[in-house]
Amino acid sequence: MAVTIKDIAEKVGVSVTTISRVLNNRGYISDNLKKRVQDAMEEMNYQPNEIARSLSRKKSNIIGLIIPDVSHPFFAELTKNIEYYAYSHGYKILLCNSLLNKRKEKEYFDLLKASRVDGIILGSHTMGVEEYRSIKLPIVTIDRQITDSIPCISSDNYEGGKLATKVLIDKKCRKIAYISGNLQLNLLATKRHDAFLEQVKANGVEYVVKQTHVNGFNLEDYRKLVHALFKEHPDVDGVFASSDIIAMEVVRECHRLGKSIPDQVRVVGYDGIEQGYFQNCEITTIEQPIKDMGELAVQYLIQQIAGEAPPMETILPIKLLKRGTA
Amino acid sequence: MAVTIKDIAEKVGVSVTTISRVLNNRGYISDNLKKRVQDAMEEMNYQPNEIARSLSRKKSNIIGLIIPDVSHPFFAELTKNIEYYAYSHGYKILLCNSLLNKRKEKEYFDLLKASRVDGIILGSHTMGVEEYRSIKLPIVTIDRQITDSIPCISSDNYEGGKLATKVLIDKKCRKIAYISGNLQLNLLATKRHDAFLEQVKANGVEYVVKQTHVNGFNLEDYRKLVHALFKEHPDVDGVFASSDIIAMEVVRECHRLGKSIPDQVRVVGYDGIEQGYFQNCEITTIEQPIKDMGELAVQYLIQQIAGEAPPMETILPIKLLKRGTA
DNA sequence: TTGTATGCGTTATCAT
DNA sequence: ATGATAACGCATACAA
Repeated sequence: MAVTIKDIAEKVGVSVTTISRVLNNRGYISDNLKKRVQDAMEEMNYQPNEIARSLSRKKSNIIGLIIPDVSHPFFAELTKNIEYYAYSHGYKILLCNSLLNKRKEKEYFDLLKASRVDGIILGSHTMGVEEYRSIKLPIVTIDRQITDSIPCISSDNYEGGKLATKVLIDKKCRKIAYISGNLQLNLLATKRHDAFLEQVKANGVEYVVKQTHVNGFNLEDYRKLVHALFKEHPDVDGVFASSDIIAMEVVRECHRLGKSIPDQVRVVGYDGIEQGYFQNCEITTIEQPIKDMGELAVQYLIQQIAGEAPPMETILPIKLLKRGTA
Repeated sequence: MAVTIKDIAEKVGVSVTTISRVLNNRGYISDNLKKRVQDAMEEMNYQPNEIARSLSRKKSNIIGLIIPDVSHPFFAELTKNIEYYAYSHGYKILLCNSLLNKRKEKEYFDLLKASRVDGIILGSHTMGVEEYRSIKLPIVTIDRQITDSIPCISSDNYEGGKLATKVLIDKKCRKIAYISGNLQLNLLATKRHDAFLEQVKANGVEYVVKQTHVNGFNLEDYRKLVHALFKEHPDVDGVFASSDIIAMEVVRECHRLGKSIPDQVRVVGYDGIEQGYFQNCEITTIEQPIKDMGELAVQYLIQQIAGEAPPMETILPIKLLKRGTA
């Protein structure tokens, strides 16, 4: 049985209240007593029971993080940063991979509510708007605007889409493909799509759009999609992929087909996942400020927890990373 | 204020004990009453307070996961699988990135103990053996053997090192380099090193060993290390990298130096991170069974939590993935 | 400056 | 088959 506040109290010969006080550094306690208590804690190797504290304070200091999949480099990087900032503010992270499964996402919400997390950061969003409204918890979403009452942090998807497309157009691509996951799943990513359309149309460039209808991202699906793209449109000489993962798949398929990059096909990705461990990808891409996104997500969530009202919409600047594929 | 068991009790007109019973499906309750209670819960949108349950039961159903860095693809993939299996067994995951910082790792241990997690899965290990002994919690380590009383799950590092080296030797490499992170940090990875040495010596092949002394992995360090390797040993024609991340860096440097792969330099990596999102790396590598490692880690931990004794040492088979770089 | 008593939401031990 | 009541470990309003 672990040592409790009561054991310390008995050892020092005072009441539990006093122990609680030095634990929380509240109220008045003589320096002498304080030291004796601390020594006793040290000696008995006392660990405050956070569960009991949470119950009593009605605050868990836990943030629930729901994302599609940590093993996706964008979310891995995001998760790392979120955990870092959360920790530095005294919060712990409960990790949930929804795998873009609606039922699972719902279960996680219930789980997080039951666990009395203080708030939720949401990088995955497959449920209906109404279901989110019913959640009374502080929420911050990443790159996925749900309602106008839930703060959303995103990078400038429109500008990113525009920049990416422009690069391809400037390099004289004749037929440009936009290839992405299920647009339904990420309303904000459609802005990349919108920007793409505007650019190609404004410049009179031939184009084609490819997207999976599958409910989730899956490398195999991407592969098939990319394969189909070049089979149906062998004359495509420019590709804007909505994630670096997809872009890598495009590069791969081109190698397979013997198409040289960037000579015969130019490729621009999205995310800038090389921020962490992938600086070797060498893919020209639009870099999202993942670190800032994570930091702001935590900050805004904590503000809400404190009863403050963070901005409802935050659009962070993106950056074009010119590299080898375009 | 959230609705509690007490509210339900009043609504249905029974005692809290009864509510608790239907909640836990324990003891006898008439089907009729059971249904009435469940309906009331539904109607009032009741969410059991897991914190209170944890306090009462002295069990949190939370597993602490300490790894160096989720954004490293090996750990990202591992984390995904661990979370998946933990969830399917009714456990939640508290994520901790130690960043291979000893002080931080210690803080996380205290945090997890204070949070009353039911057990810890450890993929990071920088503290001294004694410090781990003092931890009374169930622990399982991944790829890092600490003491003979803490179950450790790893892939067959020796065999992996042997296989990787053999590939290079079979392909007639004349001078082979082994390049890795700080060997001190991962006693098990030294087995790859041992196997490497045995092979090159047994076959009379010239070799060189390069490793960072930095306490943690950092892409920049790897880059410098790789750069130094080829500067000091331009005649190296085979490289065994202790992780795919490093291998990718080697590939990159070779491109930069105009050395063709695999003609002038052959490269073998380690990890098999392409299991998730990186099947495009095309690096010949030793694949670790990450999924199995995650599943077993959870399984062994839960066994310990249940008072059972899982195997102390589990070595999973690795696989050579023959691809383009060797 | 320190102590007493009560509550946090649930489970568990007795009763009945 | 159901209920009263005491834990669980800590925080806090109110006393002293």
